[in-house]
Amino acid sequence: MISRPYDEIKHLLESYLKKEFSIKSDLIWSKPPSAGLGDISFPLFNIAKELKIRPNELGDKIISEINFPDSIKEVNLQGGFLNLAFNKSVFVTKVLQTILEQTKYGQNSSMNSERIIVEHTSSNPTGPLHIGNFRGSVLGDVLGRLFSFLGAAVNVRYYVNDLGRQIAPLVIGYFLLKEMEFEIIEKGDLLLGKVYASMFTFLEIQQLKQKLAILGWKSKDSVSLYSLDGTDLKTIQDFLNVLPRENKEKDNTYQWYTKLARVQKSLIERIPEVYEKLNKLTTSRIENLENLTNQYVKSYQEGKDKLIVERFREVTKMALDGHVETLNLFKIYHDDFDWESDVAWSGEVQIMLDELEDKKYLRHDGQARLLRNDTIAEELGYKAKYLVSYEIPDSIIINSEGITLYPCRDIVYHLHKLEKFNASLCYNVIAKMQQLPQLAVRLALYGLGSADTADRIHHFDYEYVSLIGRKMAGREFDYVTPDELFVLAQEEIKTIIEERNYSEEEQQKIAQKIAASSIKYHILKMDPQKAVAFDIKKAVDPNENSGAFLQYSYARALSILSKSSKQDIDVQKILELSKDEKLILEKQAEWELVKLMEELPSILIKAAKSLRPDSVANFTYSLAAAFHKFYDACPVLKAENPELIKSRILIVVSTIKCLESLFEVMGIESLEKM
RNA sequence: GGUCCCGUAGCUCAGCUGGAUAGAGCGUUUGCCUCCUAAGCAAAUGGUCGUGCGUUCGAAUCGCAUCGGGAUCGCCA
Repeated sequence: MISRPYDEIKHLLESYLKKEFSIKSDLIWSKPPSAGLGDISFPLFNIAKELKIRPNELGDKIISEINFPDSIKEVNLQGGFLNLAFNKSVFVTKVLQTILEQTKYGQNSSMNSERIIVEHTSSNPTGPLHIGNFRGSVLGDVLGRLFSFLGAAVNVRYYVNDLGRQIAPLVIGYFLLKEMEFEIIEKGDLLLGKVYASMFTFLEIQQLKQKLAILGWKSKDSVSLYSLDGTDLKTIQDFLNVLPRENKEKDNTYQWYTKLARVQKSLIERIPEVYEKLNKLTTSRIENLENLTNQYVKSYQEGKDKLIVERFREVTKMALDGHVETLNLFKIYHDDFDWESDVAWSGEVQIMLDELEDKKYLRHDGQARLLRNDTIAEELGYKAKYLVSYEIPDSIIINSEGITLYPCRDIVYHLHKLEKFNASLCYNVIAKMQQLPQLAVRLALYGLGSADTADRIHHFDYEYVSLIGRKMAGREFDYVTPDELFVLAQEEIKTIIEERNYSEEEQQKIAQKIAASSIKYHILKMDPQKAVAFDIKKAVDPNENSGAFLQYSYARALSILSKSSKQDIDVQKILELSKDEKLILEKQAEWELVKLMEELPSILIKAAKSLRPDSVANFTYSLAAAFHKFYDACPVLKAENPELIKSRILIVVSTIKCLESLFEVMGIESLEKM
């Protein structure tokens, strides 16, 4: 439990009011709008109302009857607000001593009893991470770091989605290239992204052509099944144009066709080497990509064909390695990786389905099976517990061909997820899009008699990220990756460092650390609930972006200390004597900075409680800004007198400690100079 | 149509378990390096907090309605 000057004064007033009037209303405190009104303020309206007296009357009574401690310098009453001004010297001395005596300021044990799993990223292994899923990585990382800083045992997991249908064409395509000894000159996951976009397009073109054939379109034998060549484009267009208007298929098919034509064109332009090579290989070597895809999926789901298993694992591992490499650039780490295929091969999916079936929680539609979400929620008290008053739609979990869909594995996975870490809580950091499937998983657990487990699993959702003016599309190889942002940011930063006198090596190191923090901060600072239109230029611009601003405040603070010895100022000695020292303050900038530092522990606790990792970033910004103002307004080493030098040195050291704690929580690296 | 999320300055966003005069950055305009790193600081500019009604002594914050944007709603994940 942290005791704050604000709380102490509140307790004082509260106990007086309880003793004297036995009030029931809560005493609330707030900060006055301007510094002239004091530092802490108590609106007396609700209590005055309870006591049926005027607020100012109550205020007068409080002022005349309470003996305020020496931490309070001034008390006044204004328009129903009781305003108190702290004795700055007492306040500052206490705050700085608290900061200095702790190893890590703000660290505490408020979450000591929790064991928490944070699952994040869990991106499809069909290409590199893009800024959309990377947003989840950043949020998950900081959430985990925050819990951990507050004493929780944290376990960060990555769920590897290696079983989806979408992987099969990728595996097929990758091995076509591999057999041709295609030279890989880029990061593995990036190449896979290209292969995936290409193969998926081929597959879709094949499906489109089959659909058109059913409608009556006649293709030429000579052309590839997997591409739309000039003749195709013409005959398909003509064909669709003469289809009767009322034919409802026409619209959809036409849209599909134009989309594929556009995607094909764009891929030929942007990734010609991979696209054309694969097109040739696929055309010549694969008779029916769709059939082969289905075979691959089925075979891998069964897990018995050794060659297929090896191939899927190799490709998935390659993508995963790329993801890990990207995450490591930003100091984001996972403790464990859970493979969807392992869940599938455990045999538990069938057991789970049988149980749901027995309990009549599955709805049949042909071979397809749907989870009766609403029925479960109604019967097992979920709706009552979480105050759900609307009808929850059913979720399809087995398709009409009898193939189990991803939610099946997810249900089994979550059935045992907590056990993996003996966890008391689990946060799945997953895009908001998934909120229905995530709800379905929890409802399935209710249906399976594991309501207690379900109640401990939370969906930490975040909104998607788009690019300004367009959407990202993995299937079209159209996205922005953290990798490329990292490179762009480094370049921008280097143009600034070049003016300074650093070695090549130092420059590189500095640019990397700033690039990582800038991008991370840029993504972190935004409310997870807000959809983001990502602006590459802003994310990468060191002047616009504040990641550098934060690190700069730290570097400046450190620089003061490193210069102190030249002025015959012994920082170590000042620190040793700080316990008995009464500090003095002169400027508003000092006061604002110390007040912010005082808030740090409660900010962290609030951020964890309200699940707002972004608030840590925004608070750090305020603190850094306050330090920059202090830096400008208050010379430290050249302060007017030794007492002031001492006080300011302690402020600087305290700021450093604050920033170190905050950087640790955000996973941002500090720099001694920049 | 059902459900969820968002709407605050020209732009990007803080502030939301109700508190007094709504804050930053970018942009535009102007100052500050003989002084601890100018990736900084100071100042000016800029807002009927989408709209309406309600609750309240008090609403950007809570409730209802409404408009606008986005996501999602059985066979991809």
